[in-house]
Amino acid sequence: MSKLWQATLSRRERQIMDVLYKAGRATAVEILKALTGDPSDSTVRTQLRVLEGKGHVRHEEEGLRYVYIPVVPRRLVRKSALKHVVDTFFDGSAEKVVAALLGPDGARLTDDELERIADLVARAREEEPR
Amino acid sequence: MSKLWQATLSRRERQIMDVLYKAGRATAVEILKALTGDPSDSTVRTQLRVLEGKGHVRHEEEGLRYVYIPVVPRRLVRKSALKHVVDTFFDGSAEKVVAALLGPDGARLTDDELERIADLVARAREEEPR
DNA sequence: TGCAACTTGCTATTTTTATAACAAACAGTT
DNA sequence: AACTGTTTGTTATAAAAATAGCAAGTTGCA
Repeated sequence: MSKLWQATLSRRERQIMDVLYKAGRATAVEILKALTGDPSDSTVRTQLRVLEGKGHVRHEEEGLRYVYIPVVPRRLVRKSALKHVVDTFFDGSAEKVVAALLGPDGARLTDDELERIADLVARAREEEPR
Repeated sequence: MSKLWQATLSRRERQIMDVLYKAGRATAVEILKALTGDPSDSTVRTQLRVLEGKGHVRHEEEGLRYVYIPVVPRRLVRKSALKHVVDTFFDGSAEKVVAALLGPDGARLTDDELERIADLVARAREEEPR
């Protein structure tokens, strides 16, 4: 059930889940604002109830309103989402991904970030013997 | 048209596009085999025609059969796909992505790969002054 | 208290997606 | 030429998704 996450969601459902994973938690109105093609308030709420029925989100009552939260923790989904992109678009190569991140169209990293990344790599190389 | 790529596709359509981007090019039968829940031959061909109508794929006649090819080149889609994952699950941080790639559940990189990645980072740090 | 603003719950409808049956065309083979 | 296997094209239908109208509940305030 957990591994098929991405493949089982419809267009809008995935949009909503993306908003939730990006924000961590959000109310119906917040989600509505984040969605494209501004669907009606009612529409979004219906979808949220559907997602809840499917077990993808849950809600907590916060004061008067509901706050929606993904059921599967971000750190778990994150891994498979990254793997999927790496496999589909980067031939499964971590190296190519790093190249894309650092490359000409990359995220324009700061010196600090680059240094920390260099550290990560250095540490990985030391830990190699296993 | 190009930036909304991901958001406009339905479940199956995205599955098919993923297969195509992974393989580069594929026939209807090859795509069929790669899909889950083995839909009928006819179903897949219909979807391919729909995708073609929407401008997402085109086909070339190769001998007797059609070979389907994504219209938007992989290298373009790749970038936005990676960015989307980085933004949604890694707070937009390249550093966190690298950590995930190298980390405990990472891709189990070889020494060679790690070395090349280290080189990439080193080169990025040199080029920094801009 | 009664009104306005905001929320959730229910229900119906339209639109899109997914599916596959069937026909037609073509090449290779016997 | 007739048969077989493989392909594409057409069309219909079933299932799922997307949308929103409206009722009902709650809070705060005039």
